[in-house]
Amino acid sequence: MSDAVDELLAQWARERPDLDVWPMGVVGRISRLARLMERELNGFFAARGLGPAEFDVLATLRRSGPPYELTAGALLKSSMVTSGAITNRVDRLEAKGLVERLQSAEDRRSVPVRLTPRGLELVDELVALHVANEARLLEALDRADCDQLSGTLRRLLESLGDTSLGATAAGRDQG
Amino acid sequence: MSDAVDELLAQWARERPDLDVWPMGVVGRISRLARLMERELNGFFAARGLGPAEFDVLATLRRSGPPYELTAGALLKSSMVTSGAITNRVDRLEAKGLVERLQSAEDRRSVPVRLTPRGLELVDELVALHVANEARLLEALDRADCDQLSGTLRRLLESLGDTSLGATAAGRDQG
DNA sequence: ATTGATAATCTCAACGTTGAGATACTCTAT
DNA sequence: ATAGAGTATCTCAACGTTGAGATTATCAAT
Repeated sequence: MSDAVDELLAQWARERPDLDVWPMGVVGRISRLARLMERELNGFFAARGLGPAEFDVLATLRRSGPPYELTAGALLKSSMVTSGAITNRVDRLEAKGLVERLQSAEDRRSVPVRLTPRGLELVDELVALHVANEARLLEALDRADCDQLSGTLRRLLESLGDTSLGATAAGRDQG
Repeated sequence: MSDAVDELLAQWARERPDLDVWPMGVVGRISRLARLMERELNGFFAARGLGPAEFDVLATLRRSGPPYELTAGALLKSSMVTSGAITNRVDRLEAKGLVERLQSAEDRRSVPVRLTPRGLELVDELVALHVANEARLLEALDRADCDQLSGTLRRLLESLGDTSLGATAAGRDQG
């Protein structure tokens, strides 16, 4: 079988036989998969009145454990987006009543963001469905394939410096 | 070793031991890698006065073969973006003198877009550098790892319906 | 020949992100 | 105490994409 990337590689082989464009086979597939999967996740969350970016904030707060509270800066570091985007996301979630901004006692510059009871309830409900939805996207692979795939991707991520949620930055849509 | 996704999985395991969130290990890594790689490619192309999206149009025209000409609709189908985005990209490339819009003889609705001599020269020069840059991003893996990785990702893409550049839609940044 | 359906492209307002800069606060060294 | 450096967040204009709709052109059936 072949996918769209195979077609692309074949075109390059015909047009530029002097080049070996094999790296496109890896980078291109990662890029295309990310786009296709993001589209799926978009639909999943849109049906529930959220964007993936908003869910990512809720999930980050949830998995940080009680009291489900992180500063805007901490959310920023685990998010792979810029500060303006975090402000916007928290604004939207606050308008929906899913998080609230608090005042920090120790450092009045920092803004703790905390899940509201409704936010906690929603994320706890959605995360199970979200994981099931992701599992559906991976149905073509068995568990051993997934484990090996994860291992290879982990090595790539490490080599690119993606070693810690806090130290570098976490991406969206990981849950 | 562990990456940021391992950290995320550990947090979920602690907070929601009732859930097995392993799919996040795959989906999250694909998503993070795509973001990191796109950031790298952004820098690469920005240093040359282009965006990855513009290069993608040039590359699509180039690998289609002489006369390096495709309609806007064909570019759309191999691009994974919407029609408005294609109009914008072609506008920008046209302003830079890298492509030109022609008039179709047979069907005056369709707008053939063709590489100019300068566009052809630029893309032929950039594609070699681009592939070398992608190879650099993959240095952590040997060729056998990459081949196996490509195979697994291909199966995933096929299962999600990504079987042809024309029939579905190609993504950006594949070359 | 004309009508209606389909097709290809462009338009444009809304959306989310970026990234530089502004603002407010804290810390260190004097 | 105070200046200056550093930190945390927010602001805001610019950017690119989306997606619905408008425009123009073609095709099929009468």
